[in-house]
Amino acid sequence: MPHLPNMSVPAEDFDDFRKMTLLSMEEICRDIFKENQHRIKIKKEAVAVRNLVNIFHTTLQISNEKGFQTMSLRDLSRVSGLSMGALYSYFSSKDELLEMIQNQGRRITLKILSQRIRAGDAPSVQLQTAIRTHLYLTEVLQPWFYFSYMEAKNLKKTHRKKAIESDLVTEEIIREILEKGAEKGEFRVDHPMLTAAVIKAMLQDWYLKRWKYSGRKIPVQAYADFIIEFVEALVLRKSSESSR
Amino acid sequence: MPHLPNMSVPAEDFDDFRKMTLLSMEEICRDIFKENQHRIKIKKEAVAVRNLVNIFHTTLQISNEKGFQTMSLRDLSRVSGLSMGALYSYFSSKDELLEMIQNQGRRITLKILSQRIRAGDAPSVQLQTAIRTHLYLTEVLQPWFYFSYMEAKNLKKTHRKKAIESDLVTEEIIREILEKGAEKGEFRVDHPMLTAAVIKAMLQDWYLKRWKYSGRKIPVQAYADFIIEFVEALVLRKSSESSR
DNA sequence: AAAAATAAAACGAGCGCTCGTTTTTTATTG
DNA sequence: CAATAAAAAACGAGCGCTCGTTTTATTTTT
Repeated sequence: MPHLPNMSVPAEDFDDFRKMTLLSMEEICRDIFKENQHRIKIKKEAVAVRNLVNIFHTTLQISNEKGFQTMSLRDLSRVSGLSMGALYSYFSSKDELLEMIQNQGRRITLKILSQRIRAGDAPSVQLQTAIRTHLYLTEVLQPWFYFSYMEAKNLKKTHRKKAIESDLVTEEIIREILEKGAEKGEFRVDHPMLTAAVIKAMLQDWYLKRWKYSGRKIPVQAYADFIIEFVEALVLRKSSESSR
Repeated sequence: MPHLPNMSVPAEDFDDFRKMTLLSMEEICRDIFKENQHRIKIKKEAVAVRNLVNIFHTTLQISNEKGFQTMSLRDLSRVSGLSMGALYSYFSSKDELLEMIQNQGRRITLKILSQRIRAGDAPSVQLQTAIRTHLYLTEVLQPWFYFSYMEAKNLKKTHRKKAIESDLVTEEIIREILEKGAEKGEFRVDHPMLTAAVIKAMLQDWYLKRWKYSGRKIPVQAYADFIIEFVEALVLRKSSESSR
């Protein structure tokens, strides 16, 4: 059991997040159903949602193990228990399945971050909130985020562009917070863009290397605390503490 | 053009690295040829090396664009200009091609890091060297490192284990440097393992998001300088500079 | 002359996808 | 309420194609 970062943050913070955001596989699939009526041939919402949960859960499971391209629809059929024909009631091609999954995450990330970052807060509070929220979000939806990251290369060009833009949204948010903090004299940030990009990398490592942190028994709160500490060491430096 | 990090480091440092390490596609393929005589049917080294360069270059190019599984051997044949029959003179299965590529990088990383990190140096110098060396190395061999990261899931279980171990080697090296610095009272490191993991994430972002940094015209030296600054802000903190 | 590569064909397995058929669910009727 | 009909959901065999792989006579390169 590694010595954990600063544990003064209440241990229930992540559970609060979970309760407040009410993110579940079912809610996500209900949204997908509503937005994709034109491509899903099933009329009954309850039936559709139930099977979409199954389909996406199974797709993420298999794909995150061996890759979306390596997974065949026969794999998906066998593991999900749905026939080949039934699968095609929910999407009309394997590519479409990919797009449906990739389209999630984007709106969720932006939505949750926007909700939780309050405009009136001090930049230092906003920065902590941004970091913590992103990590908690990716903790709840780890398979989705992992999939989106690893399978982005399978997207057609137009959709790949959207994925890239989405990737940059979080960075933008962080960059803006950093810049505002610098303007107010709270932060020392020489390169907001680069700093935001590197912070993003720290956040992504959590869901990309989930096996590693899980194996080391590091809870998401501890990781969040540590990243905040790391980042604040940089941006809250005093002038005389320049490393060079 | 973004305002760049501390440019007091001589601009030729990366070029020096390049000259000193003599890493080239050709040298790598020569090593591969020598280590794989049993599976490569070509007897003449010059011929074999030339074609291995072609095969690997093409494989990395296509795979890094759309994935190893998505790339077919007919794709590889067409783009490389080698016939299907000729390809099978160099590897006996698509899986073997994968392994040959994945086996690179590991020994190179360990070798170059070991060479460049001198035991007698102060921990702060070692830390800078480790960070800089890793980044320069992945700059020279970006397609290899990117491939290794993204395609690790295609490996069979035994090889995947090796890939994971290899992933942890760099972290180990960094962790040891941090711990030594802490013992000597040079560094303030509460969680060497976690710190090393996050530093690794910063290093990996360079080669995983090459398009982003390239698009922003950030040279590897500038990135290295920035990461060093970021990390030193944490480990070189004074006691009173605790962020909380 | 030996080595390397080509070009073409072929194999068997599996792929994404389609479509006729069957089953289940729901609505209607007596 | 039970029986029937209609709608919805699901099934699964098979299509056309591609895949990784192998083989061989011939050509090209060293």
